[in-house]
Amino acid sequence: MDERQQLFHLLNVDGQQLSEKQMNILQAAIDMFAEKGYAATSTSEIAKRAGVAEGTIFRHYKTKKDLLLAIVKPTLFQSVAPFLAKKFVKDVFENEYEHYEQFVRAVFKNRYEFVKTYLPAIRVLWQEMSFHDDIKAQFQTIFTNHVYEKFKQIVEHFQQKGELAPHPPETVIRLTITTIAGFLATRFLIMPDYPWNDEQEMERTIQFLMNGLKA
Amino acid sequence: MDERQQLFHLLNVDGQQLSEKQMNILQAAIDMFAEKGYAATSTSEIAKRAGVAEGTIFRHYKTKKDLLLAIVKPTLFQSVAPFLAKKFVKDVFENEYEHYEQFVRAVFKNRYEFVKTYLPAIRVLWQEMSFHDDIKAQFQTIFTNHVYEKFKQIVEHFQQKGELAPHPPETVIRLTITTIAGFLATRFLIMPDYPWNDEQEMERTIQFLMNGLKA
DNA sequence: AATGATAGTGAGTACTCACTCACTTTTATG
DNA sequence: CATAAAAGTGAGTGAGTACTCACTATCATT
Repeated sequence: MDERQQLFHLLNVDGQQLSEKQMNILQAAIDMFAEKGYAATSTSEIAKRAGVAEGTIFRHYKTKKDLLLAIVKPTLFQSVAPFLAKKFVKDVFENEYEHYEQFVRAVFKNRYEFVKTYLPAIRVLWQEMSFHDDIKAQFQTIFTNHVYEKFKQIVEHFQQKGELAPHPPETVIRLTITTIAGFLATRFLIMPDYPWNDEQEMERTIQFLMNGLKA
Repeated sequence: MDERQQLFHLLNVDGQQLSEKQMNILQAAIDMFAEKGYAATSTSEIAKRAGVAEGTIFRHYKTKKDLLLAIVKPTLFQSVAPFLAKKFVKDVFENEYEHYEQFVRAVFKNRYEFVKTYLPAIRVLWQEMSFHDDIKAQFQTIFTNHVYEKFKQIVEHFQQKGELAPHPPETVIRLTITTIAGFLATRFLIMPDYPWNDEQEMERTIQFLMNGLKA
């Protein structure tokens, strides 16, 4: 699966085929939104970079905002994808992961690959979320209804097994997420040019997290 | 010191007096940049909100970007202010802080108050840093020359005392900063409406951090 | 009261913006 | 091959955009 197909895979949630030019538009829009921001990028620039006429953009997307949402919505869902799987909690309870550490390792590795693969689209999502209340609201909904609910069950499960400190689950969740997200943000957004040894640094991060959370 | 005076204090690094209208302009610009972003905010809107003519803005700031920098630059310096103080490291070495935990507590509390007080300006700094390479470069310079250098000495000091795990100092620094920043970002940017018990949550965060980092 | 400097004004300017529409080209289907 | 639907085009449009400039108001100093 080449890069183009991956992009296709990320954005094409409802299964429709995208034409070559449509993919050019999306690719150009993602790259330019990520670089300069949505508001500072004009539709004429996107058209030029994509090698299409400006009108072609508006044939597929009613407004510029529509184009943004076509990028941001699928990325939003994919960014919490593991937690959207039906059998996700069940896997944990049925000893797919015997310890919280194994669970964290699986999530960490999985999200590392995701960020690495789709960085520009994730940049756009993250940056524009602050400015668009509708996107922010959708994120909040998905998080509380899917991620938080399932994460809480998992944390309580391992707390009952005596693996985790008796903090409120939301605190354990917050510390887990910010530790992982903190690494990914530093690694890919803040200091992408630093000579990282990813495996080593992720290992240290997990040790830190497990030490910090243990009962 | 009322809110207006604090703003003045934050922005007016070089000691010049600002007129009433100048402060209105800065206040309006900070609020609107924080809400809608720099690129999506027009100078005419800022003028309207500040209650001045549009020309007045350009009397004081040559360009719109100049206005942004007048907000962002002082905020950037203030955001790492503790590390800019000359005697900062000396204080640590002369047992002002006997343990790393005391040092972390002091920084944490200090930066918590800073973020709480100047949240809108910090939003602007954080959001626009991604889009403006000059701002990003200035941040990198300050960080590597001042924050990182001093932080490293402090970490090595406490590692020699056997308080901290023998990770590379940059790893300890990263984990410390992302843990603190992770709390502040969650508290003030991502979930500002959640019913936080700040003292308790900061206490848990520090316990987590110290547990995670101890030798 | 007179002077010069600084602060403030708002209509005007050249230009860019998102978006439209009448038209042409490509593609799918019998 | 014929036909219609879908995709693609690019000049055109009106509503802004950042910024200018000739002018007025305010203020400190003599």
